[in-house]
Amino acid sequence: MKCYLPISTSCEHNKLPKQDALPREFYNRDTKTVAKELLGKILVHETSDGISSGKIVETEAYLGQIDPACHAYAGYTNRSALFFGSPGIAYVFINYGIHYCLNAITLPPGKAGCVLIRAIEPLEGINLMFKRRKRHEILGLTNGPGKLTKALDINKSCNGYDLVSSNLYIKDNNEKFKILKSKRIGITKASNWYLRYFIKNNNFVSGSKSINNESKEL
DNA sequence: GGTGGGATTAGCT
DNA sequence: GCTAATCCCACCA
Repeated sequence: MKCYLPISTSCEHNKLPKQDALPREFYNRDTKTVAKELLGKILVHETSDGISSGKIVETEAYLGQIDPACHAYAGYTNRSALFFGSPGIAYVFINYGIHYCLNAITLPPGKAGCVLIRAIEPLEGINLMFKRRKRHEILGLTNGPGKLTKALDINKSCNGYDLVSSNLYIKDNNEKFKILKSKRIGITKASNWYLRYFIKNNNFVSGSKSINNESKEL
């Protein structure tokens, strides 16, 4: 199997698949499809402190080289290298110097795309999350990209992790719900594209005050 | 080799 | 509603 990843993370994806983790084929599809289908799935991080997890309730699609807001827009750079590697890899970047954002790489090697996980609903390890976030209210604990990474202890060292075979993974969860879409949040480029997806009437979606007004049914 | 700014958040007023 | 916190990349010289 050809290895498309940088040396530091190379062949991470050749490990045995994690039990319950969504298969690599799940991510090897159109970015918008993956963004929609990640809703309702369970994001899990197993650390030495214990397991913490949550249901994904909000995502955004970033469409690679055709998307001015995507970090791979300019093509292949050190930063964007992961985008051009295997699907199912975690892309973690630091934002505003303070917050980490977690993305899942989509599309086959050579094609760039990713899905930003913007919010989860806490499930397992809630006390761990309280400790990491230094907060003790479940509402507001994980309803934003920087909040959920802190709650699950996802940081720069997780960049390049394989969501199929590492301790950071996403598993299936059969559940029915309605999906809404809206413009993406907080970006200045291509800000009017409807690439944000979230579960209707879920309390753990971010920015629920003003943004849901502009949302549309799928 | 320097620098402008960003896929955010919490804690103010 | 406003703003500070604070890192690292991409871009320009």
